[in-house]
Amino acid sequence: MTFFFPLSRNLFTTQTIRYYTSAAVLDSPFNLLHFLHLSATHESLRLTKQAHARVLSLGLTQNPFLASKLLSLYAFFGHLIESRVVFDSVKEKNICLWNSVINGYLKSYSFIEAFDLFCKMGHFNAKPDDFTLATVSKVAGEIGDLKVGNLVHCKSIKTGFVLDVVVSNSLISMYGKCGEFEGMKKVFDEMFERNVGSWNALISGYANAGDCRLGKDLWEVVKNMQIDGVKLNGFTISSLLPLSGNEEVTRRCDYGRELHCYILKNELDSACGSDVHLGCCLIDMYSRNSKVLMGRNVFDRMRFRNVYAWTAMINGYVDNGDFDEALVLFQEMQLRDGIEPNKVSLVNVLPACSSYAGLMAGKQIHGYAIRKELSHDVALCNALIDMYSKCGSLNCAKQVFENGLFCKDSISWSSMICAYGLHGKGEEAMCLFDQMLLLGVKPDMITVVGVLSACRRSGLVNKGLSIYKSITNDYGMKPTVEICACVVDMLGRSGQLDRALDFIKTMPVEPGPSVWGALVSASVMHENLEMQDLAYRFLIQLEPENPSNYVSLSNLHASSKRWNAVAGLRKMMKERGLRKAPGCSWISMNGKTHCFYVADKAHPHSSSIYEILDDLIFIMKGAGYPTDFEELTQITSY
DNA sequence: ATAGGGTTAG
Repeated sequence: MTFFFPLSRNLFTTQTIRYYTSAAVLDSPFNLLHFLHLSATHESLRLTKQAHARVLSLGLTQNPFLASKLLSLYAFFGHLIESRVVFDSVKEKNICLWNSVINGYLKSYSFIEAFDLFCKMGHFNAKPDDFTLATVSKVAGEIGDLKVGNLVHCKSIKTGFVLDVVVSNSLISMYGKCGEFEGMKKVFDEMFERNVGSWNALISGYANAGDCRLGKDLWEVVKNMQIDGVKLNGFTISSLLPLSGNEEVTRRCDYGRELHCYILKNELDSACGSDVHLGCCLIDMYSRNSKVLMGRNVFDRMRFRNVYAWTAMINGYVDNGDFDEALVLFQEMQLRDGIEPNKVSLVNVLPACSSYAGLMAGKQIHGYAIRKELSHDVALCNALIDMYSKCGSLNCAKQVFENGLFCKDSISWSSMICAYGLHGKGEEAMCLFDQMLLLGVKPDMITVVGVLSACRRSGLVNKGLSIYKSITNDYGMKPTVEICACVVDMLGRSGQLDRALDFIKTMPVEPGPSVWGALVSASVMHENLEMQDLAYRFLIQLEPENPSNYVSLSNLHASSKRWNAVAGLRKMMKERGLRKAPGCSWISMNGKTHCFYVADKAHPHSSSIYEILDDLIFIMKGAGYPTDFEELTQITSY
């Protein structure tokens, strides 16, 4: 059995701490401040607390320099209460102190508290300055509240701080995050003086919009930036890298590699602090473009890897189906670098349990999440529901869904509905869907696909069709190709092939491969040769590059012994240079996963496995089961 | 003398 959570190592030895405590002479405010600086560079809460104790015992609580550094540090460690206590205990609060405490809340994602304090400044006769406005503008962007954003903008104009480059940059970013692109452009255009950050804020605004129309503006901006003589830096590139793979916006096939070259040529990867982040973006870009090995290359060359970098790499492997390597890295992250996974790491690695490592690994991750008090996170709970249902434990999935420790979103409902569907419990899935609607949770496309799949698996054709009608009529949703494929599958499986074909002809979206594929499987199931041929013709027309279509069709011909047709298809595949990646099966035993391909003799116990297989076939034949093993062998070992 | 801000993530 593999353990994914080794004991954590304490990277801070007692000697180091003793060194720092003895090296600093902690009797003057200046030395204490220096000591706090050391606590910050070593990210040590313990040293921070020692400094705090010293501040208290020397009666230096009213020193504004010490107080602001102390409260910032507490906020950095997530100790917001201590941070607030330090702030509250200072009687004469200067503007730096206000800015530090508001920024502390911002960095700890406590946006409402941050804004609340900003609003209270007036009662204390404190006037916001450029630092305050830049910070609160970011707060508005983070919560995506345009009203708050406009308020900060007005205040900046009134006080004249809008002339400060950083304040304006922050406003640009805020408008971008609120989706108010006109406002964003206006702030930028009206700027009196701009720096690279101004351009970056504008570019990231357009880049994150995910809107092709704005994508055009984006390239204009990048061009104008260069005309203006401002060089692209690490921030710029990391905004542009996530667009690689989006053909609509980039219109270039090797766009991601171009940006990678730019990084190397301009040595942006060695610029202090930005190399980790750029590395993450590169890994992500390569994984998204199915070049996970290129991503690994970047990962291996990074001089410093944080939890983001490890998680990006793990996610790359999971997305590309290499679950084994993902799990190896998940362990190495902890063993080699002593880095603890956070909730995103766990969410990303859970699909590897569903598909590869199995229930026990998934349970370990669940246990770890509970110990680290991460099990209230909705994304993690959703991933757990999904994992448990795919690992065969509907009960555990139900327990996570029903325990009420997290705030359910539409994904939680969808995951549980899908779980019931996967386990053949159509009635329960329908029931949950109704409950969701009653509670006013808005279903999305995924929910509908989930409930329709559940219906088709359980043969609830009429109920499925009525749901289909109600989502279009009552909820005004435009059905997606996937939803239509579900309907085709539902009708097809129940034997209503002609009705399925009629549906395809009248459905509101262009039928894609999934739709014809559903009709193919249904017509195979019901042995309707005419329909099979028809559906396959559309499928191959839509996906001439997908080898699976040819192989399936050829297998179909083989099953009815039409060998000429088989040979013709195989020839066509060869001419088009298509090869199908072989499928495989695997089984986990005693924590080790064994993988098998067709006619695979690579396993060390191969001969005894085949012996048992032969015995089983013999027994099956004896028991009168119909067997076409000869034919199967003929097809698969082709 | 010493403190506080913006543009980037999985």
